[in-house]
Amino acid sequence: MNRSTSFGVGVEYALHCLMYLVDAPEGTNLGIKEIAAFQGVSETYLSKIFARLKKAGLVRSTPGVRGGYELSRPTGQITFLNVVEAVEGPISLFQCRNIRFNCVLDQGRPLPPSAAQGTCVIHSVMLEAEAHVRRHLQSRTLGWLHETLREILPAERQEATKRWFQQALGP
Amino acid sequence: MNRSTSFGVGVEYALHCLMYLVDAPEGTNLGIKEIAAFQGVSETYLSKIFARLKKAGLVRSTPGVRGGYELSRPTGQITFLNVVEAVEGPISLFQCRNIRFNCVLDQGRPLPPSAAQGTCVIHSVMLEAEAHVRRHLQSRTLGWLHETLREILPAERQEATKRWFQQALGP
DNA sequence: ATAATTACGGATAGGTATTGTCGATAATTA
DNA sequence: TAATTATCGACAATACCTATCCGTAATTAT
Repeated sequence: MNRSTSFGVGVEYALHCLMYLVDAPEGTNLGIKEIAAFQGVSETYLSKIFARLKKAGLVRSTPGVRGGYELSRPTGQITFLNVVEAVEGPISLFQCRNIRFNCVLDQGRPLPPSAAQGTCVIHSVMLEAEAHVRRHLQSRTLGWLHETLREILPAERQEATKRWFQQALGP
Repeated sequence: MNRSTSFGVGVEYALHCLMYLVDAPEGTNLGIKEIAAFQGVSETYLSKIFARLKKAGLVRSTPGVRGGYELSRPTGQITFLNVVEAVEGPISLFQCRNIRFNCVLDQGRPLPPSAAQGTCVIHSVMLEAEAHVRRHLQSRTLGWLHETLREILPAERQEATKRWFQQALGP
């Protein structure tokens, strides 16, 4: 089984592209077209991703000419978990299908069967692991990511990025 | 997006069914047919799952009449992580597709591009979350699960299970 | 020995989610 | 009024999960 991967590319698209919204000057809207062009990803698909970010209240949009997206909260108040769940829906490591109820001992019995009391122990272990994931993803924000990148990326590159968007949004 | 779920049913099949191997008297092999029948799951699919458990060294098998499976290690030395990774392969929350290299600024440049130094920061956050999952799944063993179930399940049911398998292996 | 049973491996198939595309519509600005 | 942009739905391609089926090898029971 090669599933084993929870999050799709959508998460990667979102986190990378949200960085450009952080950089954008106050009151500026970045269009999907520019973002997709700069990041080199599918424009139509990215628009789907941003639709979800909006639905989750992480970004605001303006339609029409010179429209686009901007963050709807301070960067320190948008967590990785917010983004992941906006794009992927509620994360869950394990979907318990309660096969314990398939047990022959429970067949032909009225529900709830004798062993059905409480939550599946296996499921609870998975839920705990999930909680660890959530906690960690909640401890990182877009603000943190932005600051970290600012320290890591060459200053030259950061300015090149800035220039590119300034020029793309034109005079 | 409804992906968001990492582990498939295979994991649930495996963890539940391995419990019956724990209960089995020393030196006894449980056949897929009996296990699947008792648990009420697909026999052919369960056999695929056990093939993986064997490949990972968690169980031993005996072919032929009265053959079947038995645990290859003490129950306290088989962790949830062992089982999950045996069934699902190495777990990873996030597959980094390095879309950062798609950036226009990097096009037409020789690799590695200027921003390609080190590991993707986003990826590293995901890897940390993953590590939390692994750590937690490694802290729970089949022995722990068995003991927990022994405390929770009605004694009556535990004996009914025992009787069922004794009779299924019958003379 | 022969037959029956069981694990094992490969091929296959249906269902579903992801990743994208395309086109039409609505809203906004130039 | 025209151009631009987000928005929405339908659609397609690919991959993967779940599951089945069949043939083979190994082992035990008769």
